[in-house]
Amino acid sequence: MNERSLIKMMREIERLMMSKGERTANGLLKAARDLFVINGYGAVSMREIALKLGINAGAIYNHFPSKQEILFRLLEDHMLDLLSQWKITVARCNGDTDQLILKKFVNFHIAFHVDKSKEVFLSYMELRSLNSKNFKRISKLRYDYENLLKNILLVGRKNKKLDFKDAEITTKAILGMLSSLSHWYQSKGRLKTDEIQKIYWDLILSSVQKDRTVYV
Amino acid sequence: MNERSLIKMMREIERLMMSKGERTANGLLKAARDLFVINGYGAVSMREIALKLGINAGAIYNHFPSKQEILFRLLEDHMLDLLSQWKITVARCNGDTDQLILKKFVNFHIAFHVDKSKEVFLSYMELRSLNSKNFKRISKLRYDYENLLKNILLVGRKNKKLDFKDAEITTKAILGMLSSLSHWYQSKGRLKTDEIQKIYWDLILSSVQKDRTVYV
Amino acid sequence: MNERSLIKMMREIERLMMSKGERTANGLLKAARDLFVINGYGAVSMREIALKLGINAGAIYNHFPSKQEILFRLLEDHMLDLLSQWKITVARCNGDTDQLILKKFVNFHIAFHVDKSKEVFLSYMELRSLNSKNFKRISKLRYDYENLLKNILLVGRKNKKLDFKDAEITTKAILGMLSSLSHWYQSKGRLKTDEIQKIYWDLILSSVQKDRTVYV
Amino acid sequence: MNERSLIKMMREIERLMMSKGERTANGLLKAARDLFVINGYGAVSMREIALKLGINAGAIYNHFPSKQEILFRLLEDHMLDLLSQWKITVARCNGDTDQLILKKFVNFHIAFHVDKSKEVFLSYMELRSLNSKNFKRISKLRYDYENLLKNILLVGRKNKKLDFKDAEITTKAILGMLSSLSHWYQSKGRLKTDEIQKIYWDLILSSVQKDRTVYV
DNA sequence: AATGAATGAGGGTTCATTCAT
DNA sequence: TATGAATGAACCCTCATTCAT
Repeated sequence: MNERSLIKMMREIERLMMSKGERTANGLLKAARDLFVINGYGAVSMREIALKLGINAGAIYNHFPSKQEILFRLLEDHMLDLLSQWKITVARCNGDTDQLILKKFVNFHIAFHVDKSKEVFLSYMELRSLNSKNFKRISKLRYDYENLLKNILLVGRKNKKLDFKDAEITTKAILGMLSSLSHWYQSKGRLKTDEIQKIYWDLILSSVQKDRTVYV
Repeated sequence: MNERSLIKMMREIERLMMSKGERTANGLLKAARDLFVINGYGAVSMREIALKLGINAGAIYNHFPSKQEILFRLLEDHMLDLLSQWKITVARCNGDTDQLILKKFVNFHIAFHVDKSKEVFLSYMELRSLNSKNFKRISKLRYDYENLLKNILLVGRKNKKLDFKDAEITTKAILGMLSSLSHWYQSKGRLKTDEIQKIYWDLILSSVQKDRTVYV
Repeated sequence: MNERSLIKMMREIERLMMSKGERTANGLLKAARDLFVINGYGAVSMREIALKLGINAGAIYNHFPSKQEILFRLLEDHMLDLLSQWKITVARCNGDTDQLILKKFVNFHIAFHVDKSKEVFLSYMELRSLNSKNFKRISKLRYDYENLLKNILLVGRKNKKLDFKDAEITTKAILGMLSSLSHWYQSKGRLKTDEIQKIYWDLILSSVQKDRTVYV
Repeated sequence: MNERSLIKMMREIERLMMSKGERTANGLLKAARDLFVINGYGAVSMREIALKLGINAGAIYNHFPSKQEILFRLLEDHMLDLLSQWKITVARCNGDTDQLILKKFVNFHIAFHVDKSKEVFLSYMELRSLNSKNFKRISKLRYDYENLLKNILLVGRKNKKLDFKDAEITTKAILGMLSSLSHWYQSKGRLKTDEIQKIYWDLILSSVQKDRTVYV
């Protein structure tokens, strides 16, 4: 039995261990996520979300206090997941070179974006739909994540392993490049995750490698 | 008198020569654009758009048949503008090297995205809000634009001036990187357009230059 | 040259003698009549009426003070026409028997309803759309017309030429029967006017003839 | 206790046995019917209908998907009621003479029109307000009803009990005469139902009786 | 935990009418 | 006399949310 099917089985076990209420709440989050991705937060009604679970719109309010809260939960869960997964990954990087850490970040980011492409897409598209309090909380998490990459770049430059002009913009450029994945990635597409990872890694390392020719 | 203020003055003259109706229609497009950028198409009401011009919501329908049409006009005008401006730019590239053409494309793209950052942002965020017929029409134009870059890359590789693994993904990666600009660019920001252009050009050329070290 | 084409020519001459304004007003009445018949007063907009003449909705107000007034004019013109035409017809009835006068009324009514089926239809369907003042004025005219038939019946009964139970209801029944014509009559239909007249006359006289068998 | 008050009581019991939703839906149909009769479908707003029940306009949509559907339901219910009631009546006509069947039809029609004068009125006036699909469905039912009378007449003529010139027009004439009732009938009026029935029966039989004098 | 009915606000859109040109 | 733009009210309908059951 491979790792993937092991994960699937564990998820199924988790699901079965949930109470009915938890199962509904979970189903609602997934239904909302899928509908928000397709039609956008504003264009999805509570009725539609409820319909996907075969329940009444009013019943949603037994699980979530508002539509806004559903969106917030989706985005927050996603960001917390992203950050904690990276934390686990980076914990195994002891002794790695700066370049290797960057490579691991790129691979991690791509793998995560491929796996959670819906959540990532939502994270980009529906920030605007958050009310200002929720917007700030999510923005903080996104900022934290952006800083992870920026620090990797800065440390690499300090150690003379990487080279680039502007940390701020380079960070944003790399993240922009990586994240655009979620706009076109389809699981049935031409390329497998590891192929995509190789292509991106080549592009990225080439552009921030120490001792590369610098162009003006 | 410099070029910039000349352009401004010409625009003002154009505006004054417009009929009342044209002025209103133009103002509505701008008001809608600004509101759509801030709150999203779905969250903006015709009443709000009208209010910005100090007119009644019903009066909008003297100029546009529907809200959807306003969005479509904004996106179509933008894409047509983008494509025709590049056509003008490329017409002056006779005899340029492949590398120089790529550089000009990067600079053009950035300059345009900086100048029209609102329209660009809309183009990314509100594609989903188009009905299917309009979606297809805009998608076609976006595809045309994407192909411009892909062809530059392909020609460069054929002439052994550029090198990269996958034309499709490299195109998307570069456009993703460049276009993420519209998510954070602010005209009052730290960096001027030409500085941004230099940073991006360095990153991009490094990553597709012939004879660079290729990383695995 | 027959009578029909003579009438047509006279109408054309009248039309040509009208001023531009009169011609527009006339065209508006006809356009409104046709649209009201098809879609109903409430479902027809001033824009649609204007469009039929190729003019702007606002221009209608140079000719009529309101949409309501257009409807009123249509109904009033029709009723006045109906009453005055009957006056002309009856003037030629000097010395006719009671039965012959009734026959002439039936024939007149059918001929008129066939000729002006649109106006008749409007008269039935759009009474409700009149405001109360106009409603009263038209109702008065309709009442006058109804009384014409009632008096014919009453005189016929008094002279022992006709027989029926209840003048009120018989009048309404005969008019109801005759007027239902406007719901199904089509000028291209199976039967010519004189055939329809014969059928109705047979039905009607049979039902009010003196010395017929009376049924219980 | 007479039959009438027994029927009333049964209706009240039925009403009380309905769920809240059924009661509201029923009330809405009645409110809509009354308002449509007075002001016409186009001139009645959902708010007005809701107001009659003391509920909010939006709540109507818990019971009917659209205003059009309310109208359709009213007209369809009426026609189905009419047809099924006649089916019940005709089932008891075994062995009746052709003349008696005609008489029963006339009496049935009048009784029904007197009892359901509002629905009948709507049926005449608001056919136009149906969309084309619904129009066709109701027209079919009206056609079926018209054919009931036509067949009675045709059978009567074949059996040499009745005589008339044209089945089509005679049918329409009789129905037109009978149905015009709904335009003037008021339950508080001068005449009782059975008196009206007698008057009409006399008129109608006189006009289609075999061996009557036929007039030209 | 879920239903069905209701609320109240707001949505896009239409329309009769007005008025400056 | 006609236009084009604007008004203000209303319309049908949808929606997030509430609440009795």
